[in-house]
Formats: sequence, C-alpha cells, structure tokens
Amino acid sequence: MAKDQHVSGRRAVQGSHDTSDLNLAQRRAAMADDGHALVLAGAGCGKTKTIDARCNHLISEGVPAHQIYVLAFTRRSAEEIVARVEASLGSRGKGLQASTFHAFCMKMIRHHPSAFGCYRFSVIDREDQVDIFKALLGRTSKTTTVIMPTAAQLVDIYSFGRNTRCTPTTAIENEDAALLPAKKHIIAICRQYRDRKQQRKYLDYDDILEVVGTRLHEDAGVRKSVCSQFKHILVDEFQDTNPLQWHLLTPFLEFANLFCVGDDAQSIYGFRGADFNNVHRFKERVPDSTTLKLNKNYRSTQEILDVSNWLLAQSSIDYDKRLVAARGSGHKPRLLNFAGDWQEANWIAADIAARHRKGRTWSDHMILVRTAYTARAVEACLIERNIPYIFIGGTKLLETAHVKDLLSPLRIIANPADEIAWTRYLRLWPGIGRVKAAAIVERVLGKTTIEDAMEAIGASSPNARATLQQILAADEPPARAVRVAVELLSKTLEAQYKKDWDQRRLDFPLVEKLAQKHTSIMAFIEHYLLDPMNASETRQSSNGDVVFLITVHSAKGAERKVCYVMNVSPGAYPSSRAMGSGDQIEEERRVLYVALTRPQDELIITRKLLPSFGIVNAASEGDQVAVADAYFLKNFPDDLADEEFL
DNA sequence: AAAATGTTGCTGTAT
DNA sequence: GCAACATTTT
Repeated sequence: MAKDQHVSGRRAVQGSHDTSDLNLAQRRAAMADDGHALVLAGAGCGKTKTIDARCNHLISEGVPAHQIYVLAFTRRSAEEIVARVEASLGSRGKGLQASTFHAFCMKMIRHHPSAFGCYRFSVIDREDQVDIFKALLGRTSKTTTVIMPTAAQLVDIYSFGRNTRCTPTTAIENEDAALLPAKKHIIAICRQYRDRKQQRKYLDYDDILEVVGTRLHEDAGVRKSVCSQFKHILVDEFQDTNPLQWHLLTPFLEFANLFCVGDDAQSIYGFRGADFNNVHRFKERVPDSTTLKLNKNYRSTQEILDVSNWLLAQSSIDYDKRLVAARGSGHKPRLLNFAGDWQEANWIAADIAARHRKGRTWSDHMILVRTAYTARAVEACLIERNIPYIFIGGTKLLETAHVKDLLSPLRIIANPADEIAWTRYLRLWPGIGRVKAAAIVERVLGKTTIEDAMEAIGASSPNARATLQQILAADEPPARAVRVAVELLSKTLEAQYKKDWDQRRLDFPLVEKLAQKHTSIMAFIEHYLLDPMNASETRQSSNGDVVFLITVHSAKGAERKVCYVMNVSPGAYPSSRAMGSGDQIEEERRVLYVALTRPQDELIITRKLLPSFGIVNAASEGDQVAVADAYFLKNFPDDLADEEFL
C-alpha cells in the first residue's frame, strides 16, 4: 500500500489508486478524454495528486505505461510521481517514465545518436561555460573601450537568449541595459563560444533542449519515430516552462496528448526565461484543447491562505485567485522579529528541537530560504543541536571544487577534446599553473588519440601523465576509475585543500557509490549534471526523518506541517537585486507566495527589521529608500498574524 | 615570469 | 565557500 512509501513526507493518501478521494474538478481533469488539456490549479489544490491520478487513470484504461511520459521540474518530483503510481498500480504501473526536460532530451539523444548527431559529446555545466567565456574574453578584451560583460554575465545573456528565443538586444537588456554598447562584441564572442563548443564536443544545458527541439521540427522522419513513442505527455509546473521548452513540446502535439498543469501565480523562473504566455496563450496556440481549473486548497488552513491571498492582492497583476481552504480554520500564522541572523537561526533550531521533544517528527518541519547563503547560519545551529536535516538548493555534489578535480581525469578519458577538464586536471599538479597548463593543453588538443595526448604532456609533470595513464587503465566501470582516481589523487588534493580536506574527502566514497549505478563515465557524469543530487542529500542516512532546509525555488510542490519562512526582511523580499524592473519585483512576490503556501498547519515568518544586508548594500541612499519602500510586508495587516519581538 | 600562498569581499534563484 | 586581488616564493 502507498502508506508504506512515505515518499518525502507527502501525505500517503496521494498514492491511492481509485479516484474516490478526488473532488469533482480533480476527477474531471484526471479522467479527461484524449486531447490536449491545460489544468490551472492554485497552490495546494492538488496538482500533483491530479497528475498521479491521471497516470493511474490512463494506465487503468489500458494505455501501456511506457507510452506515458511525465515532464517534471526536478528529479525529486519525477521520482515521486513514478513511485506513487507504481505503489498504487503495482506491476501495471512499471515502465512509466518521468524526468526533467533535460533528462528527457538526453534520453532521446542517447537513444537516437545518429538522428541528433551528438555522438560522444560531453555535457557541461554553468561553471564550465563560464570558464570557456573567460578564456575567450582573455583573448579579445584589450582592444575594446566599451564596458564588456563578465564571463558569468555572458553566460546569462547567451542562455537567456536561447531559452526565450529572443533577439540579442532583448537578451542584453535583460541582463543590464548598460551593456548594450558592447552588443557587437557580445555577439561576436557568443559566436566564438558556439564554435568552441562544437570543436570540443560540448553540449551545454540549452543545447540539450535545442538540438532535440530543432531536429524534431526539421526532420519529419525523426519527428515521427521519436514522438510517436508517446501517447501522453504530462507537464508539471507548466508556468515555469520557457519558449525553448515550448518549442520542444510542439512537435509532440500531432502524436501525443499534452496534459499541462500549472499556476501562473507560482511562476518564479523568469530569470531562466520562463514565459507564462505558455499558460496564458495555450488555448490560442492549441485551439482544440480544454482548460480545467482546480481552486479548492486542500493543503493549508484558511489563516495561512489569508496571508498568501493578501500578498497577491497587493500586486498590480490580477491573478484572479483567492485560495479557499477545504480544511477550514487552524493556527494563526506567527510573524517573529529578530535582532540578527544568529538569533533568528538559533530560535528556529531551538523551536524545532522543542517540537521534536513533544513527539513531532523531524520531517514535519521545513525551513524555507530565499538564497543558499541564508541557510548557512541555520545549518550551523541545526548541526550544533544534532538535528538531522537535508539542505536542498545551493552547491551540488558534482559542482564542488574537489569533486570536479577528482572527476577531471575521467572527463578527459571520456572526451579527450575536453579542454576544460584537461586544464583543471593539469593544474592539480605542483609546478603547473595557468600558463603552463594552457601550453600543455594546446599541444594535447592537437593529438588524435588519448595515448598521443598523454605523450604530449611531456616532461612537465611525469606524475600527471602516470596518474592519467593508470586511471585510463582502470577506465570502466566508472566506479573503479573513481576509486583509482581517489587513490592516486588524494595526496595532491590534500595539499590543495589542507584546511577542510577532512570534510571534503568524505565526499569521495559517495561519488564512488553514485558511479556504481552507471556503466560509462560519460553516462555517470551526465546523469548527475542533469539531475544533480545535493551534497547534503547524498550524505543522508536512509531513514529519511529529517528537517527540510530548502530554497524557495526548490520547494515548489513541497509541503510540510510546520514551515519557517526565514529572513522575510526588507531587502530580501523583494531582493534588492531585483529592483531594476517591475516584472522582476512581481516575480519576487511570487517567490514569497510560493514560500507562504507550503505549510499545512503552521506558518512561521521570521525577519530582521533592522537594516539588513540587502538594504545596506543598495548602492545609493535613494536605492535604500526604494528597497525599503518595495518591501512586501511593509503594510502587513496586524490581524493576519501574531507578531512577536524576540 | 610563473606559481604558490594569503587576504578580502561578496554571495540570486537552477536545469 | 569561493573568486578576485595582492603578496611572497621559486
């Protein structure tokens, strides 16, 4: 029974396979006839439950599970959907597939390598992209007099442009209008980046979607063979899809039934090009579709929803939304004021500990933060009190410096043209810095075989060469290569990271364990780049009774009995960095809305009223006033929460 | 001249 | 925790 699943603390009832616990609107959505459908659902109105029920219904009606694909926003929610459907349908549910858009496209690319022309490509992450742009900037910067973007800004501009399929001007403006004079240079450098990727056989995150989308549009044969595998495509969090993702979905319209579920008030990925026209213009773009609405909230009590309703009502945008609690009345939300970060964090940890002593489980609690670094104080307090937790958001295991170092030789073996990996690997060795590494890489990339390449390292570092040779000999399976790499590189890495080496080394057995699930280095690295697993998540013991510490962006769809929304302070909501545009401020409002709609029973909002980081850092005095003025809780009504000063 | 080491500042959300 | 910058060592 689903009860035993206890999937990340969700209510077990969601796995039950009959539709009797659905309300009328949910049942109509779940049991809709074939055809395209858009389901609009407010926070907590049972989106996930409806997707589960839809899958159950389709499979029960005789659709083979493998012809259904669920596109979710995170690996976590994808896995949960599959787990619940399998739990309720047993063997008939086996074969249901769910993943992120990126993992979906990568599957297509790997299953039809010739169709997409991406054989032996390596997937690169954002940091790798930044490295490439850095190298390109280094070569061109001296002649220009205009202000050029940083490498990181170039990645943003380039990626935004591709995700929204907009003009360079729009993409640059979105980053910073002050960069417009450099437009010509930016376009030129983006072209060089594109060529460089091609040479080195790299696929960045956007390529993964674009390669598949473009091919499906251009080639009818490929389109038919790929798209006709699926009868039903379900898309969760549809409000956060962007034009590139829509481009990818449209070829499926003639082969499969599209079932998209979303809430425009929860659109919080505008910075990644999310476009709620995908929701608002769905009917226009897909005329033969039906639209369904779910508007009864089953998650929270009315007092909690009142806060969220108030917040949206303050917006200039008309969301046409007032959440009504099916559960009725409950605890009044609390609004707690603290003098500083430390007091705030400490109080939350103490409060959770006290509740645990009274018999609550750790996993009844979720702490929501806007930014990863806000989490650090509370993390320290949780550790101090021995409270088990996982932190979701922030740096992923495969993004940490020491793991990237460890994997660099494996990346070289998987793709000898991988310049970034070569550079990283070479610089691990004593006596090799930026300049020598560049010289060696130059020589190495001219070679056609990995053996010649290793020869080309030359006498600069016999150790670097010997080590790479031994790792190459261990080659596959990847777990073995990882183990050999750990053995051979430990000394070097220890010297590099001396201070926190004892912490970092603990990650290596984890990496080896993750590698065991894969048969090739490429597949292993790719898997964890596309569906990254958090360092803290990976370190967890299996039991699962832990406090959830999570960024709001990662918390979409999650719920807990007791939620602490941290640092709802001036300068943080909206973030002082969002002050540039009204659209960005409204997106910030939705971020807070997502946070406030997570709790089932108790909402605890904490903040610091004294000038906090965001305000202090606003550039001018005028900016500081603007930040304080835009603060979302500026006119917060007394009767919506019990306010305390601690 | 390049590498190594030390210091300071700042940090947006993520596939 | 990390990147950019500054300083010391090889």
